[in-house]
Amino acid sequence: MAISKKISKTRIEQDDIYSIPIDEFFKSAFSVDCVIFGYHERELKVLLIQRGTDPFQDYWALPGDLVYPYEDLDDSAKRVLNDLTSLSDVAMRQVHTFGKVNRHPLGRVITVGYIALVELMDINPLPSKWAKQTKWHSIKRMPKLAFDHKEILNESYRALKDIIVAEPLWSKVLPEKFTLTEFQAIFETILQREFDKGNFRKKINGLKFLIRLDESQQNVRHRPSSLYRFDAKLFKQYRDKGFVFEF
Amino acid sequence: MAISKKISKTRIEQDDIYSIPIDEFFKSAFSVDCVIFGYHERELKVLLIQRGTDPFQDYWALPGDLVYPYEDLDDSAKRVLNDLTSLSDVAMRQVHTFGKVNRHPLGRVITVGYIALVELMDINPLPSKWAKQTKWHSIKRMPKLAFDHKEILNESYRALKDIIVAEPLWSKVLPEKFTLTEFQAIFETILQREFDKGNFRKKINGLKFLIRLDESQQNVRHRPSSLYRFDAKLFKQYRDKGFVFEF
DNA sequence: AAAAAAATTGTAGTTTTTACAAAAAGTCCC
DNA sequence: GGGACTTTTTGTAAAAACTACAATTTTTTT
Repeated sequence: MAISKKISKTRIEQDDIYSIPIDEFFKSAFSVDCVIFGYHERELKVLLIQRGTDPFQDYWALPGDLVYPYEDLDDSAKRVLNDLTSLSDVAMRQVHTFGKVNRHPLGRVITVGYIALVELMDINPLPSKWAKQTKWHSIKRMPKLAFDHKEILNESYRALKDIIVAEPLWSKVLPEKFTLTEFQAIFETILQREFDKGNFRKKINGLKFLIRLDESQQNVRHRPSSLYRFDAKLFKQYRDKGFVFEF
Repeated sequence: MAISKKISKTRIEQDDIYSIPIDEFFKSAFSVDCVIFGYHERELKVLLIQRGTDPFQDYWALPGDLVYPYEDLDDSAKRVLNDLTSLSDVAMRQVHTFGKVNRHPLGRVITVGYIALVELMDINPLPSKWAKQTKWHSIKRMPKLAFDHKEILNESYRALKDIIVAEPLWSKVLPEKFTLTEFQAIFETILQREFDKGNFRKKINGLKFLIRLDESQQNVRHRPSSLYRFDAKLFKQYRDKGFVFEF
């Protein structure tokens, strides 16, 4: 389905908006695209699917699809992700909308990008609907992607770096009980910079929502680390007071 | 034009996406809504129009309209703003997309919000196309707005506070040559908090892209202030090095 | 010439950041 | 059982940044 030829530029440039029947506007679609960042042991990956349908059949792509007419945007992101990868319970947030005219070969489609961060090993994506395969691709070497997904990915990664600190996205990546070294590694991997151990730890000590437990690591060939847990309620209290956690 | 009844929930919940003809998806529209913040002498306002067309005829609303099928999203924001308020050369940036199912009475329309910050006195909005009036409304007491524009406005103001510091939006509000007191007032107004004069000034002195000129204020009934100018190139250099300016 | 207003500079105390060093607590291996 | 080893954890001293004021300067107004 190509963009209706009835709407010619010339006609619109006559500067008479009322000459365009309203129906002509209701010939577009929108989609959502999900950028699921997967973290595991100092590696950051992105979940891609291999498309089993046109356009861009067989290309690697972000899990994304058209939004149903009766569907809220945020709900749609969840549904689409589930349709294509069988994943549920992944908290995503909207980051940016991409609206170049020719970004979709079938017609006018703008797409809304959503991101999430998860622990790779916690979830088990399975291709479904028209997804042939799902695969975690390292953020460093990406295959050629369908549509403008490369641009969406780049923008999303930039957004992830901004958001990771203020929003507890990292809480999805950590196990129930974690060490500060693990915690630090997440930031180092995503922000692509290193922190001094001692100083990082001092900063953490000021954050009351990271609670030190009376337990320590087992089965390590070195001094075991204390375990910590994240208290979401306390974090929320902090945030409601206008507090913003940052590096 | 209501949402096509042919697409029933039941049908989709049969879980067979292929049973929905693709044409059914291409019955939506999208719009842009512009949140133009106007600053002048410690007052922050928002540019509203009075709608001269249905739906929401005569309501106050953000300048916004449907995007043409051949039109880039970012271009559309500019065009729509110009159509309704005669303004051009207003640099806007996208902030969020609103996609509740029933947010528009004529059908499925999602809208992309754009914001800008300008000096009130620098521009002269004039109602055109279907805009009956344009008016600057104080951010503090807003009239009832059309659609979900109240929500869009709230989200946009939150975004403005975040962005004002990192992006030189404020450069649009300042005259060519300005005093540090004027500069400080912008932040105090938008962020709704006050800063110590001396300390604010010290912070500024560290910013090489704010250049002190060999001129001072004229015609003031007190000690005249030195004038400064903003150097966009230097600012860009700063930013490219990863520097982020914040309070 | 003094008063008023606001700009500008200074300063001392506090807190935060930074870079680095030292100590501690386990395992491993002989 | 005692170093060697690894990583955690604590400490520390210097530098930088922040904070709350106070004092000084420069101009106009009375």
